[in-house]
Amino acid sequence: MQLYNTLSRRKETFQPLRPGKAGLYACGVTVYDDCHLGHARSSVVFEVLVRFLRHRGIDVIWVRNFTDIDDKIIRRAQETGVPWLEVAERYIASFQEDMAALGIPPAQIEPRATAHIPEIIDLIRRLEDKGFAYHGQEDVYFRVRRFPGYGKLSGQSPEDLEAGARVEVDHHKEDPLDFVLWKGSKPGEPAWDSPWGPGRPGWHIECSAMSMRYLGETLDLHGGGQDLVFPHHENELAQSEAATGKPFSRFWLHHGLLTINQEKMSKSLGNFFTVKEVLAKFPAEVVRFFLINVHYRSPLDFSDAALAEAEAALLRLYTCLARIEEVLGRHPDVTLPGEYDYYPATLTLEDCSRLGSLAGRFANALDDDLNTAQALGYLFEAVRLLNRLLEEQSSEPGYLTILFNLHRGLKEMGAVLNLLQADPAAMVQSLRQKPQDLQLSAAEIEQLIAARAQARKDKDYAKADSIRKDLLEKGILLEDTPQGTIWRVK
RNA sequence: GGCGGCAUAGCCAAGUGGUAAGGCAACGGUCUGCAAAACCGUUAUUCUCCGGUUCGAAUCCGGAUGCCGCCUCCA
Repeated sequence: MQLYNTLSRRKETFQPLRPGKAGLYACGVTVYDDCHLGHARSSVVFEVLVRFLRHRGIDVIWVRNFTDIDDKIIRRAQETGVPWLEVAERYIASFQEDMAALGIPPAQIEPRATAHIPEIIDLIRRLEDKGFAYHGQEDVYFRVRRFPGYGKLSGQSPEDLEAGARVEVDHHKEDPLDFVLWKGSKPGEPAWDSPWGPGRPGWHIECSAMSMRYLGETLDLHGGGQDLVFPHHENELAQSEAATGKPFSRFWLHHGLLTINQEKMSKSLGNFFTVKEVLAKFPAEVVRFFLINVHYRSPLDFSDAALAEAEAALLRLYTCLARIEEVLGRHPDVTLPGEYDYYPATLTLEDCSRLGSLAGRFANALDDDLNTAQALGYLFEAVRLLNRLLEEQSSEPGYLTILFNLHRGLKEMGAVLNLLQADPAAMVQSLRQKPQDLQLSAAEIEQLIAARAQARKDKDYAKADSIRKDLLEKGILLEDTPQGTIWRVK
């Protein structure tokens, strides 16, 4: 598999350090508030990566941390009068709820910074022993200029950074670029004992300590949003390699940010939608589809219109699956899959070969730097051909076997993306009917449909059409099918 | 000011040297009592602009313009 490595600025072939086993450390959230859709993008991207690596036979350990102590949590605690630990607990629970609602399974290990204070202290000590850390007035700092590779991840040299002149002013630092490893506590702040007095870990050190604790001193994969490249990951890299003398992570993966009106979605800009807000309007699977319908390194612009488009696209996939299941359900007597010959009249030889190579091309797309957009494109191509095949309406065992196999194939490919696993008929129904948007109850609609059916039976098409028109004005579209009239929200 | 990224049809979007995937939307046809769904067809001779390399470039190089991210907490 090829993955774009931020460190080398190009795609590289990914091979785990230990054959068949890989570790991924993905930076998680600081738990001081509900997470927004940008955080969801991050988790979905790494979830899909993990699923695909496993699909490729690699046993992945996925670690995603919680930053459960930092200035924002303390501020939140002070503002609300809630103890900081309770703030952290509350938003860890909220994050886990959101992930579950999105259908994202938990990472194998979800470590919390405050549960790893001894590891953090130990790491800072190692840095101190090697001369990379020094104790200022209250805080312990990392001596940036002592680490020769500083800037190699973000492509900045210490000189460039200093010229930026936005580095924080702190007279206890030897150098403005130095960053905090251990932050001495002020009275009333949460604190842990350390060789440098009571305090708390700096932001970057927890990730170094926890990733090495669970995945070893050299990680296979380390990831996060593009906004973490500098300073967070640059600093993690520096302090980790300074301590161990070994490469910290072989691959650095950074996904694009979620935007609104082309601007980054963020707490500080106030232009965010929480996962809970979005899930109140759109089904989880629609949100997932939306998030992986673009390449993970591209920016992704959020809007209701874009979500609605994703919904329509997902409906197309499920409609096809539902049609196949409907056909197969009518032939329970046929043994499937079987060895039968069938030559589709509606497909060319090239179409058939495209369907035959579908799974391979799908995997190739994901092999190429996790190109989910292309992989989904192949699924839609298959749907187009399948829809054509469905027009044949044959009952021959060979025909049914082809449908059966492609149906199974779509489900299997969907599973890699964590899509298409719901019952298609039910999903089609629920995607079409959005009860929250309705002006009428389902029972009222059914009543009108019955009245229209009677009118149609009586050949009173004027009345039938007027019922349908009235419903359409209320946003309800009727469809007459062989199984009766169904409705959906337009 | 420094570092990095992006610019493909009405909209979203894949595509890193061989002549433009896919989705949404729209329009025409098949089907239908009429519709819808589904299918078929149409919608970029062209990939922001200007140069260059090449037999050949959306794809490589140089320049311009525009937008975004990072340089401060941030997925």
